[in-house]
Amino acid sequence: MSLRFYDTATAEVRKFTPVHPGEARVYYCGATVQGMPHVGHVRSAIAFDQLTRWLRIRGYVVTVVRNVTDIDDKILAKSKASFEEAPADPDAVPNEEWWALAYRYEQEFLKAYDTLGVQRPTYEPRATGHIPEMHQLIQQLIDRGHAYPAADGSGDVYFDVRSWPAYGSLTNQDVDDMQAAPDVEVQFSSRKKDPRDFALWKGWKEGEPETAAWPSPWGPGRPGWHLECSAMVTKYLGAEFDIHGGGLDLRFPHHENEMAQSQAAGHAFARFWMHNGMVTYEGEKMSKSVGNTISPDEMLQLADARVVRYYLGQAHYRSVLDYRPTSLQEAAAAVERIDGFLAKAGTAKSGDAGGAPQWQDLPEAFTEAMDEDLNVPRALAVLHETVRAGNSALAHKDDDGSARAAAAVTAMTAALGLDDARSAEGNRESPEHGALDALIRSQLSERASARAARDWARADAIRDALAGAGVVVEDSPDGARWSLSRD
RNA sequence: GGUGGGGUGGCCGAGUGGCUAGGCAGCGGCCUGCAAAGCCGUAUACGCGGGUUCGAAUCCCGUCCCCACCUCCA
Repeated sequence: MSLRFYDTATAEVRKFTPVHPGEARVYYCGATVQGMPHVGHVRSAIAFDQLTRWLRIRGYVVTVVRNVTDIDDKILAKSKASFEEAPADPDAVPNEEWWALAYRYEQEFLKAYDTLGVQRPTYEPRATGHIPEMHQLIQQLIDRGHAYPAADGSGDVYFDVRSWPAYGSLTNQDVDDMQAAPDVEVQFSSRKKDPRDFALWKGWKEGEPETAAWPSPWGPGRPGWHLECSAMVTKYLGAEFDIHGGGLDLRFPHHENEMAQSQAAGHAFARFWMHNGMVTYEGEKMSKSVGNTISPDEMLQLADARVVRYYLGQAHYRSVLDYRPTSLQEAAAAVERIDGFLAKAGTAKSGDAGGAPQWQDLPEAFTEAMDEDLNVPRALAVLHETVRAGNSALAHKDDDGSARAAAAVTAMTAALGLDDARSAEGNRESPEHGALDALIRSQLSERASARAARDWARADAIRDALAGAGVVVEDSPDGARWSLSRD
């Protein structure tokens, strides 16, 4: 009856024991806001949303922190380009300051997260708001002999990889076996003691905006990547906390460096490292450089938010999730099966589905699956089996059985966060929906009369006309029901 | 070269020694005026070659292939 999670650092599934009994403190990497969100960002957020929801359901008081990295090379480069060239990037805004660009994309990320039902973190700190905390951390590292200002007067400060024997332990790598990027080696040979040393602080360089430089004991400059996360984790969650998450591609160098600099500064840091798998497109990793991306917006044009959430959250979080053009259709069929049952159960005589989810209604098998490193696929199997049992109960007029199943299904969909992913158009309270419902009902009423008169030709003509408009009609003993077809 | 994860039926995707998830698509039946939805039943499977075992998708050895990371990346 305890939670077990896979820990990247030890490469095993372990019992989860929080630092503070009854609490769970989770940090997961959000975005560097330098462009529009893509599916991978959203998958990661959904995976950690499933985690935090499950921790809460299991009784933990959860504090979640997700960072916004709003200063980095790409942000500056894109902003600079917006002043110089005709916009190559379709999302580009002309003459946009780096901070405006970062903020604009930050809002895009929030929109995508909200639409797909990702709960807002407890705190969502920005890197630029934590410069003093970062300075303090750098100073600690220098004092302890694990960091040094560059010898060439560039104003850079580097972490000294060779001074920290544990460097590489997160990803089980030996510094000497690592393949150093040749260009990096050449470019920094005069500044770095070792090509693996990474920047904690980047001194201001000619041509960079002055708004992107902060005063520091080592000269004006800006933070290096990795440092913001270490500083913010400690500030919001403490020197030792429970879970640190992010995409698998962040293991190295980002998380390795983050762990090294935090532990070298004397912090115990994360007890568990959890990494979600990549999203691929027909077998290849999605990335902007390859151009095989599909954005959350594009997915949301193809399917309802609930369907997109189901799709992105259906595989085990550590698995690769392969996107294919038919993927969303399959997810839609599965979601409709679930929703179809809930709709029917809601009309059953003693059915009281639709109320607030009650966690005690979660089937034991579902709980067991989720407890074991969030085995969502197994949990979904329980969900679908419950739907089948519920449909069966409906068919046999077993109102208690169908109500029980409906309560369980409601609890499970809520636990997985599906219920918070609702697009605005799908809102049943909307005036448009009301108008449509009234119109269709009048058609269905005519069809009912025709059927009562055994005028099948007329009844079918009405049904065909509705189908032509994208409305699916289903007959039942209690009358006809309608829904919009998914295509 | 180093590190890690994989190869499961038409597709997606669980499963780590026997009881052979689940979804989608297919086939047969029930229900229906006909449908739709639903229910019942059903075929197709564990990359390849050895081995251990009464028994292996699951363990061991070998082998082939794929992916990710080692450079910015969820």
